[in-house]
Amino acid sequence: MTSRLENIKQQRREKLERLRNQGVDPYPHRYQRSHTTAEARELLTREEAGDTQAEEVSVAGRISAIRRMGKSSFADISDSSGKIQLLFQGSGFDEKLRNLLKDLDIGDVIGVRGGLLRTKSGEPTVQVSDFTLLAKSLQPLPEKWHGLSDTETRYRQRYLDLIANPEVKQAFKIRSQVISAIRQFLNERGFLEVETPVLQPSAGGALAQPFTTHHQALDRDLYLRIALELHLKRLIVGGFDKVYELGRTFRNEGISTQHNPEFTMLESYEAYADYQDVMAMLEEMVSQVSRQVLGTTEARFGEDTIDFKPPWQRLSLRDAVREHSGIDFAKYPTAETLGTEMRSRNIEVDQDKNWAKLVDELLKTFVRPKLIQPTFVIDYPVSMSPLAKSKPGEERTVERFQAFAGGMEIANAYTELNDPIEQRERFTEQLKERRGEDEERWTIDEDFLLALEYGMPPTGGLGVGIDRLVMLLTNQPSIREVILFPQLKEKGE
RNA sequence: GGGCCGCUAGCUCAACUGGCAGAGCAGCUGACUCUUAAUCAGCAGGUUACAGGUUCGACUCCUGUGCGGCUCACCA
Repeated sequence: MTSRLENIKQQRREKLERLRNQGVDPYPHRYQRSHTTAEARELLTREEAGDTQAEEVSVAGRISAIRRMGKSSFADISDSSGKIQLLFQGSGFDEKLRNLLKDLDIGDVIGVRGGLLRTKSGEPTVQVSDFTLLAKSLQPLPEKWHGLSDTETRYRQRYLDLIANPEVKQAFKIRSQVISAIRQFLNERGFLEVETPVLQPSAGGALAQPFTTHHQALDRDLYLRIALELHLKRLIVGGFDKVYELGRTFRNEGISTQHNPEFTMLESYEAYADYQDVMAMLEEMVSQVSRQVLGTTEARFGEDTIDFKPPWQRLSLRDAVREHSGIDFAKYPTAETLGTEMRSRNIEVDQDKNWAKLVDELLKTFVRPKLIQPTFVIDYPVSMSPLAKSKPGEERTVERFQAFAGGMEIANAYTELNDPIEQRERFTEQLKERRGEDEERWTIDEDFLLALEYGMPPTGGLGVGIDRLVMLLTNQPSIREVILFPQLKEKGE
């Protein structure tokens, strides 16, 4: 009946009671530490070099190992900067501390004070003169050597993953640095960071399924945003010439190694720029972020090494598809002819896909997996891109690019369509395609069109999938490895 | 949603063709004053994800369910 876990938990609770009876507060309010563990190690090096006088330090962290050796004991504690060894020499403490030492467990959080020394084997160590319990742990931690490898537990109890697997912590530190480097890059270029609504009466700017929610007081359904685009362009109309937003977007679609229902997107809009300018900015931004965070523009990704150094290769969509699939889609201008051509090459083709979707399928199936080094695929058919502006003299083609690296789409950008009349036509066209589906959900954003009618300057827009960019820079094969709490099904009782 | 794979002690993993569920770590007791995957002696700990079925006998075979992973579909 009593499992090991029950035993352990009971033992820990007994220890907790024992400590309380001895007047020890197992959960005190604060602790004054003088150094992080990394700073303490660095201080020792300087002391040894004679650069500074020996001094006492106080450090705090979670106990990750205890090695009891009779009269003296070693322990390791770790904080967010790293870990350091502790040496307790039992005779040095009064009875209360000796008892406390006995009842310490792996997992407890403690604060210690003492001088720094290096052991025979060269390990930087705090020789503890005084210590305090800061939080008693009542649960056993994962095993110290193999860490925690069960994927499900790693995601559901990410805190355990972070405690047990230091490299996981590292990936999320990099994520944070990437985001901060992006902000720095854009701020330095005069972009204004803004925040726009997550809750929207209609979800526009992309064609994904939105999440639905309900506002009680207003008694109306609202949607979680699927893109940032339409609001940011309103701000361009309003006279903010360079804006960006870094934020969560939500798509009610399938979950995969490259898709999480909520994910982080960067969108930026720059007045008076076109997609060529945006291309130059993106390759500059990504390479600079990589240099800043990794110290190099080269990133290891699985079997490959990706070099983000500009300029990235530029390839027209038509050439890209022709090269990798052998099909020149320009020769098959309708869904029927293109579909027939694809079927004749043994490509499975969904009957009700329109022409744009077929082209997109060719791109995803044949081209995208081949694009390991950063590549701009440019000049998309207008029917795939309702918010992008046509190329001068080429009505069927728009000034748009998608950036690929590591076989993933990481960015999408275009010269924004700012002709309100044409924009309305494109929306209407799109709505026709959608007819038969959930009618109410797909409405035209009239206020956005109204904004365009006031006049939007020529604008270059950009969307970057931050999670995927972080995957590339941290060499992670799954988006769940760069999202702290990825979406999982609820576990039944 | 489809296909394939997985789920055994708190953690990491064994268990042959269907024949007594086992080890290391963690835990407990004891020894040990420079250990670092400490060591040594002993102890304890299991609804083999869940529900059925086949069988003298099921961790093992079959059916279903749950959760996870990969993949396909979906995702302009």
